[in-house]
Amino acid sequence: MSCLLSVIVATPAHSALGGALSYRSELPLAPGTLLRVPLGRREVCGVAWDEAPGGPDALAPAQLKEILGPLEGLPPLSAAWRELVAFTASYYQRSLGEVALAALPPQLRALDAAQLARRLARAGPAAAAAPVASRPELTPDQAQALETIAQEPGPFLLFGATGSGKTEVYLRAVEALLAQDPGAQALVLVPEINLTPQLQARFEERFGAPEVVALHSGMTNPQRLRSWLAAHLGRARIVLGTRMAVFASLPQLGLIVVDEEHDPSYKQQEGARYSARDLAVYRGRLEGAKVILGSATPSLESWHACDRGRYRVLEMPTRVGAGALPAVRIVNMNHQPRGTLFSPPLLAAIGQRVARGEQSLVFLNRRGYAPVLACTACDWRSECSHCSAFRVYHKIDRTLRCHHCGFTERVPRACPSCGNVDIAPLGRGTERLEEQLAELLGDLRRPDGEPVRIARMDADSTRLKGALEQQLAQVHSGEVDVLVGTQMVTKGHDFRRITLVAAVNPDGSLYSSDFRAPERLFSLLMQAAGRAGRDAAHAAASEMWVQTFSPEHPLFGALKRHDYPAFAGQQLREREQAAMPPFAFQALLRAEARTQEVAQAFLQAAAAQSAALAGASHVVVYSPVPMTVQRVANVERSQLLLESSSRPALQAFLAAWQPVLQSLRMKGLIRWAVDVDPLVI
DNA sequence: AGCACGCCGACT
DNA sequence: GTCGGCGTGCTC
Repeated sequence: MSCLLSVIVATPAHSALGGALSYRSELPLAPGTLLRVPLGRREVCGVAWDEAPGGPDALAPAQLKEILGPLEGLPPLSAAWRELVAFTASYYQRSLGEVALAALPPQLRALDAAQLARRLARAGPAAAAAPVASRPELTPDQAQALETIAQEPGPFLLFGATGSGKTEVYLRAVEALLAQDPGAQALVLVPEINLTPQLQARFEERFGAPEVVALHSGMTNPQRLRSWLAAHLGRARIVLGTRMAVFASLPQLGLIVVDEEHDPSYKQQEGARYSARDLAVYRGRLEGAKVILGSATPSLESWHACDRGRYRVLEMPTRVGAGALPAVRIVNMNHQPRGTLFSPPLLAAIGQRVARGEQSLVFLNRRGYAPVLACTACDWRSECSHCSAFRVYHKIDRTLRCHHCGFTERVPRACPSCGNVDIAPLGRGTERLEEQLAELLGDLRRPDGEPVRIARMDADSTRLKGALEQQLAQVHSGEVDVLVGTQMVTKGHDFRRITLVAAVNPDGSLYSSDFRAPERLFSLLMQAAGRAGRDAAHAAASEMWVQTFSPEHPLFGALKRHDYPAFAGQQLREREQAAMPPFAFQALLRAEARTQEVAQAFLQAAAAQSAALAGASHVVVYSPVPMTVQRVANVERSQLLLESSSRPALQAFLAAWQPVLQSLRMKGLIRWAVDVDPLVI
C-alpha cells in the first residue's frame, strides 16, 4: 500500500507549477525529507512538504509518479526551516520550490547515494571544543550591551561607533550562548564575501577552527556542501556567511548576528528578492533565537523600529583604547577655482601625512579612468551600443568598457563619427585620480627619503585571485603612502596607520532622485571616516576631509559631529512628511522586454487589472516608468511602483495580483518580477 | 527553469 | 536535402 506525498521542486514563481506536487511513495516520509523525484523527463531534487496531498487541483492517484527515493542519511529539514522558506516564498511572491531549492547547496542535487554517504562519513564527529583563547578586557559599553542582551529578549540594535568593538560583543554573545548550551549554534551574517575571512579568523581564534564554518557564494560547490552538512548535522557551532546563509539549516540555532545591518548587500537582487536582515529578524522570532543587528549607521528602518520599541537599542559611542573619531573637515568647493581636483589645504594635509610616514586614503566611488570619452569636434560620446549608458574609459588597457553589460572595445584612434583624432576623457574615476595624485605629490619624499608611493584598490585592481589580500598586505605593511580606492576600501578593513581619509567628490549621489541617497552617503562617509585613526597613538591627529559644492547640506553638519541620531531624526521626519518608507510600504513590478513599448504595455495591463483586487483600495498604483538605465544588454526595462501605508494590505494585493500577472502573456515580453521592499527605485 | 515539439532560413 | 533559430507548452 503506497501513500501520497507532497513534494516541492525548483519551479519558477510564474510557471503553472506554483505549489507542491503530489507523488506516490512506498514509505511514508516525514516533511522536510530531501528526496529525488521524476519531473517530466528529468530527475530533480525535492523536499517533502507539510501540506496534505490532494488539493483542489489534484491529479487522480493513478496519474501520480512514484518518488525515486529519499537522500539517505540526511535528517529532515526542521519545521522552523520550512516555515522560514514558506514565509519567504509568500512574502516575496515566489514559489516554495524556488526558495527552498535555492537555499540548499547546489551539489546536494548532483550527488548520488554513494557520494553522499562518503560526504556524510567525512563530515566526521564534532571535535572537542578548543580552549578559549585570551580575550580582551570589555569596555563599560560592551559589558553593558552584553548584560542587556543576556537579560532581554531582543531583537537588539547594537549601535556602535566604528572601532567601538562590536565584534567583541558578537564573540562574547556567542560565548555566552555556548556556555549555556554547548550544543547550541550561532549564525553570523556579514554583507560581503571580502569580509568573511577576517571575521572567520577571529571566531576561529576564539572558538577553535572546527567549530566555525563559512557559507557564501565565493566558495566552491564541494566547500559549500561541506559547510552546509556540518551546520545541518549540528557539528558546526558557528556559521558565518553572506545573505544566503540566513537559510542555513541550523537545528540548534540560538543566536543570529547581522553585522553592518544597514548594508544594501543584504537585499538579494535577483530571483527571490529577499532581505537577509529582515529574514534574520523573522527567523529569530520563529526559532526563539536572539538577534543582534550591528551598525555604526543603522538603516532608517531599524532605527525607526527602535523608536517604536520593536527593537532594543544598545549604544556604544566610544572607541576602544581611547581612540577618538577623526575631525571632519568640510571643504567648500564653490570657493575653489573651477575644475579643482584637490583643494590646496587637502593636498597640504596629505603631504604632511606622507612626510610623517602616515597613510592617507582617498575615496572616489567610480572606477576606471573617466566615465565618458567625448569627441571635441562633434557630439560623439562613448555610448554603449547595447545599453543606455556610457562606456567607461579604462586607460590601463586602453579600452572602453560598459559596466552594465561588459561590452569592451579598444579605444578608437579617432572619433568613429567624424574622424577627429582629438577625443577627450570627461570626468574622472580612480585610475585618473591615481594618475593626477601622482603628479600633484610627485616631489614629496617619505621619511626614509624614498619617493611617495601611491596605490589604487578597486574592483579592477583586485580582480585576480589573491590580489585583494596582496594589496591589503601592502597597505598594512606601510609600503603604500596614499591609497586611492572605491567603496571597497571603506568597508571593515582595520588599517592601523591611516590618519587621513578624503572623499573628493561625493556630491553625485546627493541630488539623485533616489530618496535613500542621503542615507547611503551618510553611511558611506561615516564608514570611510571610521578607517582613520584606528591606532590610538595617532588618533588625535586623524582627519576626514570631504570636498563638496553643498557644504550647507544638513548631512555634512551631522557628519562633522559624528551625530548619526541627529541625521537619522532629520531624515525620518522628512520621510514621515513625504509618507515614504519606513512610514509606507513599497513594491515594484519590473518588466523586461524587447522594446520599451512592450515592457510598458505589460505594466499598463497589470495596473489596469488591479483595481478590483483585495487590498486595492489601500494600495496606490503609480504609472510605469522606464528604469534609470533603461536598456541593458539590448533588453528594455521598465517598472511600476506600488505603495501602501499597510503592509498586510500590500501583501494581500500582491498575492491576488500574482495569477493576473501570470495570465498576461505578451509577445516580446522577456520576464517580469515583483520586488517587495525594494531598495533602489 | 529545463526540455520537448514545431515550423522556417543558410550550409555540408 | 539537413542543422538550427527560438516561439509555445508541459512538467505531479
